[in-house]
Amino acid sequence: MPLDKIDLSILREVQQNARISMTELARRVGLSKTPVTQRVQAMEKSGVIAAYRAVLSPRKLGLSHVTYMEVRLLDTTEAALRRFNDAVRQIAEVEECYMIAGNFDYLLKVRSRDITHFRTIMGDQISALPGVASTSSFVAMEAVIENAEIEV
Amino acid sequence: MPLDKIDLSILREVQQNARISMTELARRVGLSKTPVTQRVQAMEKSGVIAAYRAVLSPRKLGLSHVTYMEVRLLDTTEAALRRFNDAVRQIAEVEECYMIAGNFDYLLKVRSRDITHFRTIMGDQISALPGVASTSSFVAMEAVIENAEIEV
DNA sequence: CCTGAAAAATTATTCGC
DNA sequence: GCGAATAATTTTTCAGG
Repeated sequence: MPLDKIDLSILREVQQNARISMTELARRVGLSKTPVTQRVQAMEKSGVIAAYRAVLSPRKLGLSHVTYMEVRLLDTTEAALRRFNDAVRQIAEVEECYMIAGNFDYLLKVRSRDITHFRTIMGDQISALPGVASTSSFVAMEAVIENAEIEV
Repeated sequence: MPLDKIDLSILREVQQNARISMTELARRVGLSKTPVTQRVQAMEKSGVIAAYRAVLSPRKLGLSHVTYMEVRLLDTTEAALRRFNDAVRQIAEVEECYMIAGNFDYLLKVRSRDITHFRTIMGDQISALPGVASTSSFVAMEAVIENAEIEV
């Protein structure tokens, strides 16, 4: 079940507006409602469309402070990695976390109200993660691109 | 117009499901439809709710390769920064971009099909950005947390 | 500022082609 | 995949507390 041009066109539309009606979506992609509804349902079922979400404004919520953290672990055995992964997923302020090939082990994106708040998160939560050897923090001064759509 | 507990509750619901009806949303937050609809509209207007988006699965789309890039500029005059910002926003594969305080100037998150594809993006697009002095790349081996909701 | 119900509009579904 | 008819929901409106 490869995606054709119309599927990609549907994905672009729902990425821009998740609340679009099937009627309007059909009009935009140039097909009638029946097949468009079927295509959307198929992509929901297959998981290509993972969710529909409201995107909130960090700035309006007073959560515009972003810090990236490099986190190195004491050891990188499978068990240690799994323990860290499970624990970091519990921290609400960690917006993204990737295991990195190279000098450090993990890269975390932390969202906070301000740098004082970040300090608390770092001290109370990140440093308390299992197996952390050391961390380095990089403060963002400006969000140039925040959460772009996936290009399909 | 500060947000009260019910507003935050609404935000949590719509972050989880953007396609929820006002009827169902009202039931969940324990209020009738009228005020819930008004609150949602107010938060859309004020920009707290910035958009409604379908979240696609990078893996299902064959776009699971993530690379972080540190980019240093030749000079950091206001004009140079603005030129870089404007140009980087044109690159579809750059999912996030923050200006960083510290050793390097920018941190970019680049999404690609695979490392070969990344190499093309780096060579053709990132290196061609105005004023780039040097770059360092960090390949993600595993996505531990990808696009978490904002905690409200 | 909220409730609840009636009315109006829109949307999704079904089905023959 | 189309298009019309049907059925179901949803949004809107409004009187009242």
